[in-house]
Amino acid sequence: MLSIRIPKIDLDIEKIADSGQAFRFKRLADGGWTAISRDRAAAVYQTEAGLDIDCPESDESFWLDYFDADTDYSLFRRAADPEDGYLCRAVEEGAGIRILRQDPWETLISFIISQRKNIPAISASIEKLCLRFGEQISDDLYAFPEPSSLAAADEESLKACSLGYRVPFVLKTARLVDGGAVDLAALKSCGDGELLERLMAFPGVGPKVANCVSLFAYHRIAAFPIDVWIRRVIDTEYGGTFPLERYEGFAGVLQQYIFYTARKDR
DNA sequence: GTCCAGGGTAAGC
DNA sequence: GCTTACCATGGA
Repeated sequence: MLSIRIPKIDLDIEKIADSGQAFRFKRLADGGWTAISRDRAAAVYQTEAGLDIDCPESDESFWLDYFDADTDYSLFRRAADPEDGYLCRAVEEGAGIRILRQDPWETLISFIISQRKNIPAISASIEKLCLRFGEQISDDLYAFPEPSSLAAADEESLKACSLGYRVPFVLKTARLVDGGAVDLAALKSCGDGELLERLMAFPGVGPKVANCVSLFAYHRIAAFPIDVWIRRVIDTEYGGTFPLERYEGFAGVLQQYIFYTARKDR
């Protein structure tokens, strides 16, 4: 295990771990975090100098990409309309949140599971799924299940992971991916609109989940997922419509700051 | 016990 | 095209 460092940038690992875009960050007893993405794991430490990542040498570039280390997020925050008090507060309180570049398969299944669940329940459900269907990657860590593993699962075992009525959604989606009917990696070449359409062709994927997968796995930062929290803010703070046109091309980043602030205010 | 959660689907207009 | 009942489960 080597250690790499992302120099001091706009990155707050605690906020990211609780930001609702990834569900497998775990606190370590020594104050650090375990970051897991599909079958990779790293120990991550926030320090004065930046973010230290302990991982195999062969994974270094993977984690730099995962944390979107090359993007300057202060540019997004500075774009907030100075006369928009709520947004200015959101970008300030949410500073340190970044849009991770996550694995499409893991993100797709995770957000199918996410519907009508709160974040702790999503994490708990995904952990059960990994424990039961994922490869063991260390003493106490399990990989996210591969498509073949979930495609071969029986409904009772999936139900035991607290998936509820989402069991057929997960099973059918796994079989579409495992069978090769949809190539998630190939969707990277799609435009934003076509990507949304292709994602919504999966059972259990509607506009909200498709936007989350676009934003968090395909890094389409123009995607603007509207869940109950964002809906509430738009209704109470913006009279029903958010000024998307003012933030053309990156509104999804601001959405994530708003989401963080809305939940914090609860 | 009640309300809520990073919603989607299918039936009915 | 647009509304609406219904979906299973656990957290607060």
